[in-house]
Amino acid sequence: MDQFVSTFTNKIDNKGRVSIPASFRTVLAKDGLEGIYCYPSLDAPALDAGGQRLLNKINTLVEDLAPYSDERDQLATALFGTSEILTIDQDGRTIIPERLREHAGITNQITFVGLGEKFQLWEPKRFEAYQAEARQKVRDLRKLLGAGRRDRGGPEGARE
Amino acid sequence: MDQFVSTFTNKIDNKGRVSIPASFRTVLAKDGLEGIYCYPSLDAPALDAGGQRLLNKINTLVEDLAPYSDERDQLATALFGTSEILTIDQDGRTIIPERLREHAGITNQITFVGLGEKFQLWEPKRFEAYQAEARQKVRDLRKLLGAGRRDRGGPEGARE
DNA sequence: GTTCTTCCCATTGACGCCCATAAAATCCCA
DNA sequence: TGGGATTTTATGGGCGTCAATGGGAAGAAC
Repeated sequence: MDQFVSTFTNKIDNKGRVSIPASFRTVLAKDGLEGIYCYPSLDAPALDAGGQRLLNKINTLVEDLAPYSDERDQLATALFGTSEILTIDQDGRTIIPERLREHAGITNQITFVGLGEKFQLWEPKRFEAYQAEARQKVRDLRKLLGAGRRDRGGPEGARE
Repeated sequence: MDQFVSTFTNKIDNKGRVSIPASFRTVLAKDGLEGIYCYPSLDAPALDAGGQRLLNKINTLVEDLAPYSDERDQLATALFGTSEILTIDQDGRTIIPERLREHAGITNQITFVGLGEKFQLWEPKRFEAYQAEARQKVRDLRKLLGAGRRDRGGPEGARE
């Protein structure tokens, strides 16, 4: 598997360490980055994280904008300026810097959420609320997509 | 055969393991995913499950949205965040995590329902009720459409 | 010296791997 | 075609390995 899937909630110990879920570590290892690329999510009180592939995508995104444009500088600042490369120790744990923890309101537990090509880090309670909201949105979305095609019998990608 | 067909009810043993029906395993094996992609059904107290083909559909759905938009993150959260890649042991059994069992109200038995390209996991009693209801709906529908079309055969498969 | 970080070890519980058994399906052969 | 033999399936249990977590020791920074 080369995608981040599922959610895990792990503890932060009194040294500030937290275990990266084993399956996420596997994906990261294949990805070829010695660590975790991590920055505050733009639209949510959470952290976005991933490996080399995510880093490349961000690069592409920035490079596609006109050089020396305000947009480009702003995007680069927003993404790279706030990013960290988190190291993973030999037991599969990492330490989240205070600045990042603060953005996500993380204190002593972290929920790791797989989003396919990347994953997010959430304060567990906040994530619960966000997930309920997200599920509702997908339900609504599916109704729009699915209206009038139910008779096909084929569940269109989305869930039944 | 490359489709999930028929229904089976198997026991969950005291280690939490349940046998995947052999015919489903065959389909999954051909599909090329080392495990079962599984998530809570959006509209039913059940679990949706499938292999690589199902996973690809979900991927396509997410990738069609603009990168780094909050819509995309929300969709990915609802889809990947609630999913699990269930491993299949060498005896053809798997373990359903508590979070998924809870959504479907599953305790010690599981009904596997083939839906063609995917299948569902139900608590047996709930499935029975759901199936009866679905049949009734089909009967009503047939009346509206006009008698004499029995050839369609009853969609026993529980598609919504 | 103290503080902070990095590395290493211990514990516990969960999970994967192996084997055993019994029931069911399938095959085979007279 | 019928009935026994073989293979597949479903299920139960033992055991070793790995993941998550806590704590300590060695080393670097202040």
